[in-house]
Amino acid sequence: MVDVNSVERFLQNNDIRPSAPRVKIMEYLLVHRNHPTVDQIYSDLKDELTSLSKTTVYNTLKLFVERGITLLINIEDNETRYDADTSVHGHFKCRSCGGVFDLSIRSDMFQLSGIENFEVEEYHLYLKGICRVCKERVCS
Amino acid sequence: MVDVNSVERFLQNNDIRPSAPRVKIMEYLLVHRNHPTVDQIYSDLKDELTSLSKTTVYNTLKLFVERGITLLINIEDNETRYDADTSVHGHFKCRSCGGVFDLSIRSDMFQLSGIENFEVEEYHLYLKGICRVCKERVCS
DNA sequence: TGTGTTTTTGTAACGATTACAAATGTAGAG
DNA sequence: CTCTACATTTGTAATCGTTACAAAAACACA
Repeated sequence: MVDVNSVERFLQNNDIRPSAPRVKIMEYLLVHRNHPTVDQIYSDLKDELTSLSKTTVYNTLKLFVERGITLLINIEDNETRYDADTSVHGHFKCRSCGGVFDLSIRSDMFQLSGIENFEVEEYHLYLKGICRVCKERVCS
Repeated sequence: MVDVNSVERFLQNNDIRPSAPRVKIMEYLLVHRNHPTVDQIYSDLKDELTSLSKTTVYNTLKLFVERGITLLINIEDNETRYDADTSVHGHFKCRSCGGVFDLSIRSDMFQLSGIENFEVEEYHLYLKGICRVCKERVCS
């Protein structure tokens, strides 16, 4: 995992010029591990970066995804989320509180029958349901 | 799996009145196992059902998904696909030919650590890459 | 300081999906 | 058979997330 204090170097190592928006957006992803949407990132950063445009947030995240330093999470069809943790892991979304949580994945998870016919480049595991906190709140 | 010849009964068993559009759309899903999009379904059915509206295709598929007789596949963020096979299985999308293929899933696949904190209602496994056919075409 | 390139910005366009209300179709009572 | 209430379908307009585009700003480097 990347250290929040060395974001500039991290971006440079991935051939990305560390401009202010890029550094701030990557810092935001590293600090906020709740898989934010473009709107959340934009809303939270626009006070600090007063001239920030939402287009810049889109452009920057697209760049991060292309460079492989950010994951694009498509667990819900009407909202795209982003994750600076690029290790292979799954996600669970609670339909009650809307939260998205990480799931660790077994190393043998993707040894599926028939998989030899496909050269896999991306893995996405999305589960949906109700988290324990919401479940207990409803049933009490 | 549902028999194509008993679609009317199948819909009735799921409290869905078997109108012409509904029967035709379900038949389409049962015959075309390539995980079609709304546009594909609409284009292919509009000659047979001359008055068909794209809104009806959206409405009908939404109804099927709500009733649990059709799966919604969100493997690509800009296209929603549908699948009449509601058994738990995964999908692979080839970024070269665009095809979406079924993957069988091991029964122990979702015994993930930490899963006891979540009551799972939906499973989605999406893999992306290049299929063997496209791979060999490119490298020859 | 000047110049060419990269990045950012704001507006307009786009496309998939949904909202809505009118039109049509259907089932059951009388 | 006809009437009536309800369900379904339809077409248009609206919505919303995202992208295209060109101008403005920032930057690197001679």
